[in-house]
Order: sequence, then structure tokens, then C-alpha cells
Amino acid sequence: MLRHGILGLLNYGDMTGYEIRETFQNSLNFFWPAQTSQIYRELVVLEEKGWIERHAVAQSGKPDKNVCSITAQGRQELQRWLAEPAHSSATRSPILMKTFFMGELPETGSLDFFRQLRQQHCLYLETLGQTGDFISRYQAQVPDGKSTLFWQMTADFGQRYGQMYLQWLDSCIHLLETREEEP
Amino acid sequence: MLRHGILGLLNYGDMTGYEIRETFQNSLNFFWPAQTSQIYRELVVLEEKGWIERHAVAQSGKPDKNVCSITAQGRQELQRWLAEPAHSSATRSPILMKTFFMGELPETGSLDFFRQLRQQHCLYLETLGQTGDFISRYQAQVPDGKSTLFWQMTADFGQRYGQMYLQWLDSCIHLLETREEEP
DNA sequence: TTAATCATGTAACACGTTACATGATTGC
DNA sequence: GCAATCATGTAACGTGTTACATGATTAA
Repeated sequence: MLRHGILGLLNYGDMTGYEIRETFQNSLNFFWPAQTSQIYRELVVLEEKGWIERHAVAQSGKPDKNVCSITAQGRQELQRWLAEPAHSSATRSPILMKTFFMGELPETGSLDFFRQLRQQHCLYLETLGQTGDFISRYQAQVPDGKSTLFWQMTADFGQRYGQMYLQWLDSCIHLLETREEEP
Repeated sequence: MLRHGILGLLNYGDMTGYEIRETFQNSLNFFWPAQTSQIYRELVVLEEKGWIERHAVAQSGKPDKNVCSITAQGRQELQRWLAEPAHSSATRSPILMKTFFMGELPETGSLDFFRQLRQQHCLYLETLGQTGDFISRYQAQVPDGKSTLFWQMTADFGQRYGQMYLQWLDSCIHLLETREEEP
């Protein structure tokens, strides 16, 4: 998957590993976090498969850049992957795992747990907004307006998820608070 | 995480690897799918760490069972893990990854993509209901009503997520359909 | 008699995380 | 002089996935 994500980005234009990482951090991060080390490893594989080519570009002062470009084979593979039917699989949630077993913790512990998550989440919602901004800015630059519709769909998912999660946290906190009052 | 999930289940009572797998499939599956092979591997680790003990139990006809029980050390570790602060991390979504690059596919392809996901998701929503039923049935059996509140919270998350996801799919389909009509 | 369920696992591989390593440039 | 940014990666480890292997019982 990360493999194809990188391929998709290179389809928009040539990039270095460093730039790919940046793009991931700025836009894909909220649904696909990627470490630098992982990206460089994947680039090796992509090249081996003949989906990309890499060329060192000398720079004055700075170390050489290693610019990646997609090949015809790579574009073909991207098409194949996109056309392949997708199956939505359950995502692992460490938060729900802990929630499930929260009954083993003293009562105050569980309230703290959710309150802390709520605080964290509010911060996260702000960074989500930044991702949206990033996509909007990109939209102005890209001539082909077709892709941006889909970029916005992913950003929209992020918003909806964020709202849903906040509401869930609030409902949990409310449940625990009203429990506390009654004996 | 799976490690601690298993520990949490064994804290409710002794189980075999097979029963652990069943429980995962019936209740934890929607937020933490676990393969049989992975469970058996983790059980070895759990035993090495001294958090569980395993004893072979002979059965007439069937092969021996390997019953696992949590140790005092295991209970301590469970407490430690629960009390440890949680951080909600982004979950990887293959669906959003594909959505992001959908612009590279012909128009009809993207509509099919979302319509197919919608169909799949409707089936999934039904199995989610079953998970809820399973938890309710369990609730009747367990004397300590404290845990069941948290079990329901996780099931509630599943419901909210399922609804949100359906609404998102519908909004994507609507966007693409209205696009098609206009030139 | 064939498939499903009970019951155990191993092995190889794929993917993700954490830590480490190097080195120049630019702005404070 | 120090931290941040640009730019590259390697190595070890942890976790998840897929495929394989075995063998008895029971219900259709």
C-alpha cells in the first residue's frame, strides 16, 4: 500500500525521497503515517520492480539529490492497483483495546483516561484543519481539477471521523460522570 | 497490544488458544482482528515473560487442550498497561489511499469503486450488530457489571463509525453522480 | 463421504517502528 | 556556537499475514 502511495505521488511529478516524506507528512499522514526509513526502503523495491528510476543530481554545497521518476511500467501498475477491487478491513485501535478492559481499573482512572484522550484529540483536530488548508492550496496550483475532488473526499473523511470520535469521547465521559453521582 | 488483549481476556478466566481466537472473532474483531498463528505465537511470549502459565489437559478422543491462566505477575502487568497513558495514533486506511489517487482512473471507475464499497459496508453493518448481541448476551452472565459498560462503549464506537462511514460513502457517491450530469 | 468444528502449531515473508549514522548549509 | 533544515540511508527488532501441516469427531 505504501508502495502504491509513493507510486501515485511520483505520477504527479518527479520527487526525491525527502520530498515524498514531506508530502506524506503534509497530506497523507492522517490516513497513512510513513517513516523516512520505510520510504527509502520502498524506493529500493520500486526501482527493482522497474516501476521507478532514480538519478543522482549534483547540487552546489548540499549532498546529491536522488530524484525518482515513474516509468511506463510504473504507470501501468498504478492503473492496475486502482482498478483492483478494494476491501475495507477493520483497523486496529489501541484505544478501543484499552477501553474494552477499562473495567479492571479503579473508577477515577477510567474518567481520567477519556478526559486525557479528549484533550489530545482537540489538538489533533487543529492539525487536521491544516491538512485541509494544504490540500486547498495545492488545488490552486494543479491544472487538472479532477484529482482535487478526491483529495477533498479524504480530507472530508478526516473531518467526519474527527467529529464522530469527539462525540464518542463525550458520550463516554458523560456516561461515567452520571454513574459517579448515583451510588 | 495483542499481547495485552490476550492478557485481559485471561484475566476473566482460563482459556485455550482456540477459545481466545473465538473470543477475538466474536467481540474484539471489529477493532482488533487477530490470526490464530499470531495468538499462538503471543502465548509463547506471554509464558516466557511469566505473565501466564499453560497446562495440558487430556480429553477423551480429542487432542489435548493447552489451558492458559494468568499469573499474579500477569495481573500486575495488565494493571500497569491500563494505567499507562494512551496516545491515539492515526490508523492506516487502504480505502483512503485509493480514494486519494482515484483521479487517475476513468470517471466510471471511481463511481463503481464507491458503490462497491457501499455494498460491502452494508453487509459489514449487519455483522456489527451481531457483535453487539454477543456482548449483550455476555452481560447477563458476568456478575460484575462494571466491565460491560466499557464493552458497550466499544460496540457503540463501532456503530458510530459504521454510520459515519456510510454517510461519507453516500456523500462521495452523490458528489460523483451530480458531477456526471453537468458537463 | 464430505465438510465443519475442535485443537494444535511452524515457517516464511511482508510491513512498520526505533535507533543510529553522516554531513553541509542557513539563520539566530 | 547551536539548532534547524536539507538529504541520504542502514540495522535490528516487532508485529501482522499467508500458507502449510496434522488429526480426531460429528452432523449433513
